[in-house]
Amino acid sequence: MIETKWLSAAERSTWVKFTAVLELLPAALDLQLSRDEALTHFEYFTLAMLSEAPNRVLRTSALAARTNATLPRLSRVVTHLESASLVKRSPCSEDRRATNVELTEAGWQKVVAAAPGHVAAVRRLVIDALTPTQVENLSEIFTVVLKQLDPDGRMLASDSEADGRR
Amino acid sequence: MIETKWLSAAERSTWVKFTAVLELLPAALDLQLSRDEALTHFEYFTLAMLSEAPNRVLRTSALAARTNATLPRLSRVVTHLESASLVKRSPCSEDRRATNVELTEAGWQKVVAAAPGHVAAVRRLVIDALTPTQVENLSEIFTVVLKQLDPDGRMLASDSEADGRR
DNA sequence: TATCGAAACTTGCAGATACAACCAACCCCG
DNA sequence: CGGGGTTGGTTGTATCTGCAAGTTTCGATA
Repeated sequence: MIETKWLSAAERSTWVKFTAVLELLPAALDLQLSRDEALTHFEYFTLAMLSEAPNRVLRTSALAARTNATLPRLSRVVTHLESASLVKRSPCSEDRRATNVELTEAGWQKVVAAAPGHVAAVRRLVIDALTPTQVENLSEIFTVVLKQLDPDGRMLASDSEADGRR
Repeated sequence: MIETKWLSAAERSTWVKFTAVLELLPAALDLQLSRDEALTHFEYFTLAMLSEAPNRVLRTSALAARTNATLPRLSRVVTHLESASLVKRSPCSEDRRATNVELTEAGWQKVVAAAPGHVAAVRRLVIDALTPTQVENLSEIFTVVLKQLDPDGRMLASDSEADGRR
């Protein structure tokens, strides 16, 4: 049995706030998007990832990696988005096991329409309350934290990789 | 229609990391606790809030405020914890509408047993990767953010208030 | 003190998610 | 070229959570 190294007062104070943010921020983001756009934050994020992909198409598993969703979760969300005509599934020509998920024109319009309100919420809840220095500090802090949480950087791969296309 | 003020490159970069942390950290905390202690992070947090309360008792609604849970959610979690004999419900003598939730001895032992592993996870995933200056910066940043998310400071009321007893 | 609106839960119902089981297609190696 | 293990994706089942409705009690007011 290893001796526990408890948190210092400063560390505890920071952690209490961290857990509060973890609990409240996702709910606040979901609230704005579901109220104004009838989308969950996860659905919006999924559409946004697609909108940034080459040709606005990704394979299901590539999309799952970018959104950090399990495959079952993403599959059901795509089913739901598809029934709203925001995305379209099609078989992948290179690998017949795979499915491509493509943003429809309506899906693109939805992202375009939803983005301003979402950005406004992000500003109101987080960014605008911080100084530029704090924004920079926060970026460095999360970079370090993400090294622990996501060593492979799956969630930040939107720009660097070239797989998962067509 | 108001002109949208988009995020700068630095702001966007910070926000992308923030959303990644929001998605990954709760899952990581849940994973450790459910693997090692058969508790969700929310259940652990609920027990922890009770363990810090005077006499280890809180009214259901006071406990809900401290954990940021809706009443229905907390009610069901308490039912579950009660069936595991970790907490005990009893009618409140002052207000017969209200229910007191009390940590049992077994519940206290559970918190004591689970805390080291949880703290270790918090250290491994977050705290130990940061410098003391970063911990301090993060505290200030979250203080500001929480002013937007939780203006009444409900989630940080563990020490300041005197209501919700017995 | 009778009544009416609010508060403190609890429960019914519907949607979301995880895990596991499943099927189909792929790839490698004998 | 024929398994055998692996990968890509979907679906069954159980749990969790939110919203809304229902019940009891409270408190203020007429």
